[in-house]
Amino acid sequence: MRQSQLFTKTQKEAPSDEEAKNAQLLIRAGYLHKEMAGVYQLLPLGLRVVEKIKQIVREEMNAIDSQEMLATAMQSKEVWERTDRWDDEKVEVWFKSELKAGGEIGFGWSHEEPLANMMKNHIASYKDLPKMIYQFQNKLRNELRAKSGIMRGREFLMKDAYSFADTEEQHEKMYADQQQAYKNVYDRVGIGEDTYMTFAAGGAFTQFSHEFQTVCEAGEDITYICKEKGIAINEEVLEEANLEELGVVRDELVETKTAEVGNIFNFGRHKAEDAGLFYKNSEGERTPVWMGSYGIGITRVMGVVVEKKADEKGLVWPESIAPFKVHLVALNTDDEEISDWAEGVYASLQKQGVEVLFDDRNARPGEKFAESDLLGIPYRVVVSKKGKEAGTFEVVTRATGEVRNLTEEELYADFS
RNA sequence: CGGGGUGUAGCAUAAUGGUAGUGUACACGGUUUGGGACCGUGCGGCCCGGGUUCGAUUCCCGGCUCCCCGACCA
Repeated sequence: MRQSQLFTKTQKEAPSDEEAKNAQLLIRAGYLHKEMAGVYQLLPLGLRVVEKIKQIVREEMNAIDSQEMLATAMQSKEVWERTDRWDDEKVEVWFKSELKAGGEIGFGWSHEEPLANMMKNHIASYKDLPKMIYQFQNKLRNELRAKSGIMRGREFLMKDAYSFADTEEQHEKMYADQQQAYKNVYDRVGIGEDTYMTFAAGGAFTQFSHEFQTVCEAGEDITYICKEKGIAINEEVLEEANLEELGVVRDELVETKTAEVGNIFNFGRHKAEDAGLFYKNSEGERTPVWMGSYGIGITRVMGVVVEKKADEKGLVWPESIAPFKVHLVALNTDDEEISDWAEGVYASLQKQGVEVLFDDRNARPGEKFAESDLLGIPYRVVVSKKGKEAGTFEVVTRATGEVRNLTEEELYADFS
């Protein structure tokens, strides 16, 4: 993509109505537009990052035989009443509205009820099980207090998956598959080392639920972590009996600020029983389905990556989720020889399948470099008069600042 | 929802009971050209409602907005 065509603009100064680093940088760099508190529009660069994260999640979900679908944002009151979660007293984050034709609807803050209800049309027998489904959807939550930029919004993108099983073994297998898929996702987006599967309050059906918590100063949670044993415990279940069961002592645990980047719940058979989702087993008996629910906050992951990787110059993206791999920066563009050369490199890299943002604008070097740093694209390739004379390109790795001078051949080989 | 703060141009800010200045961005001209450069010219603004006052962006009341702390986050 040519930067001269990009409709977004960068800002030198951070917006005064944001304190969170993730929002300040993403807005300054033109990845996001703030519509209102806790609600952000995704601009072209931001959308590319989100799509990258989605694709990683999609690949990991598909790998464990979860099938993608897309539910609706509008939800039926009746379906949520069945499990007694329509009431604002029971679920505080509801957005609701009225139909002009009469009746009330809700806006999806989660989707387990509607999707369990939907599956009644598709699950009748043990032969229909096990199955897993997932979607990427905007969740709408009437948060009393949105905060921390895109870390806690009122509208945000989430991947949610649901598993349906007829035996406990199948159920446990899918639960374990999801755990592994989650670990793969966090590794691939570049926060695996600091992300822990954490024991948290389990709700009605199990002793624990599992959260995925990433070490992050901007996070909202307190997690007690034993790095050596790889054990992490949410403060809400930090009790002697639980520590004993998990095989750690209090002294081994370090109190750490973390951000919840995913969670998985084991519903057992209760959810299906409440929702009315039954199948016939081989004996012909009507039996509630085992269910699990698995969420990853896509936009929150984006925020956490920004918080963890950004430096004083701006954003720093891991290659796996960067909007582009290469920022091709052409200097001295008023020199036709240089700009022709840069055009050629742009075409060649694209032909090679490299995602390139091409700064083809006629601007001063300082401005281009500062903006390039702010955007955080992993590799900056500088085409300049200076380079032309030496027959090389300056290749700067954004994350480390490492500078290499490569010939055209070396450049193409490096990005092949 | 409780507490604290905030609101002036696209963005960041200043001053002021007599309609507002600066930086940046933008437009034009010129000088520049490896770290958001410089000079000149120009365009552009007081959250909403009410009150006090000859006169309110400024003071008062109410509302809304955004930020932070807390509570909340199946």
